Amino acid sequence: MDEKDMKILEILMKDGRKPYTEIAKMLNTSESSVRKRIRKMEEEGIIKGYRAEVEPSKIGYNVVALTGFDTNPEDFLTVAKKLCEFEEVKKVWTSTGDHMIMTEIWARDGKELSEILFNKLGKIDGVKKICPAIILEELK
Amino acid sequence: MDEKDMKILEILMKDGRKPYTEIAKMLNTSESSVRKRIRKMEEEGIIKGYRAEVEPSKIGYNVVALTGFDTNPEDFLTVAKKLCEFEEVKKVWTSTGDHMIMTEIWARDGKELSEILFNKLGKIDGVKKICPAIILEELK
DNA sequence: TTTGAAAATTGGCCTAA
DNA sequence: TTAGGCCAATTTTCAAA
Repeated sequence: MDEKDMKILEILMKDGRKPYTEIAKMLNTSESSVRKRIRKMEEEGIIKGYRAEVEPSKIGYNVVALTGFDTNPEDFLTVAKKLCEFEEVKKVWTSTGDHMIMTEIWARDGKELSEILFNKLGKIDGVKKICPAIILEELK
Repeated sequence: MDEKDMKILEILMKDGRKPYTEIAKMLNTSESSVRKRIRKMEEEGIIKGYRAEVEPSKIGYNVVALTGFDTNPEDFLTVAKKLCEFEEVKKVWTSTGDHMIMTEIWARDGKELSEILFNKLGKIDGVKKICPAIILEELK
């Protein structure tokens, strides 16, 4: 990881499909140099992958909620793992602060979110409290 | 947006660089069909872009915090926009729930996080309270 | 770093529903 | 009108030396 690797990363975080040749031009270096650096960062796990970023509202998911979960301390990890299994749950973090588990959940509307939260996730063994925060706008 | 588009999206959300030819094979269709569908979804804003996903700890960012901000109602949007300007602030959402503004912040260590939160972001006009939750593990 | 072959992307034009 | 098939030119990727 040097200066050049860092610049490559910045470029790829903005545009994960930018061709090696273009990146090489931007950094005044060769395509093969860029490619080998990227390959190495992929192998080392610095680059975990490439993802298309999708606008949920355009595919019918009009409600996205950052949702905290509280559990008994002993159930914490099993709950977190269980949450990962649900397709609607796009992200799961364990964290300090108000809630030990934080998630990002996609739903088609408020009704569906309510069903997901209270009929599905709320019934997971060990869940004590659910704290949803509906995202109004993604500014960055 | 039909069934086929949805499947293409699912593939690209997992691997944003998968070649059209491979996607076509997976869906038993032609490369040109896949390509034209993707182009259309890009133009319509369904696909907002492609990003390399980076492991922050591998490039020296050992502390990532989901951080809520409370403001006066009248300062809320200006604060949110101001937060977007900081390089350390990777994500900014406005939301309901405990905090009107939620962010994801990357720092090299606890000391740096503390500096960012209290010396930089905390001094933005209108910020009343900062609620950081350090991410322990990203499970999904 | 350079080179050349293979693969992927792109654009245009065509047909069919 | 729109989705998809087809072909040809260009660009990108990749693995040698």
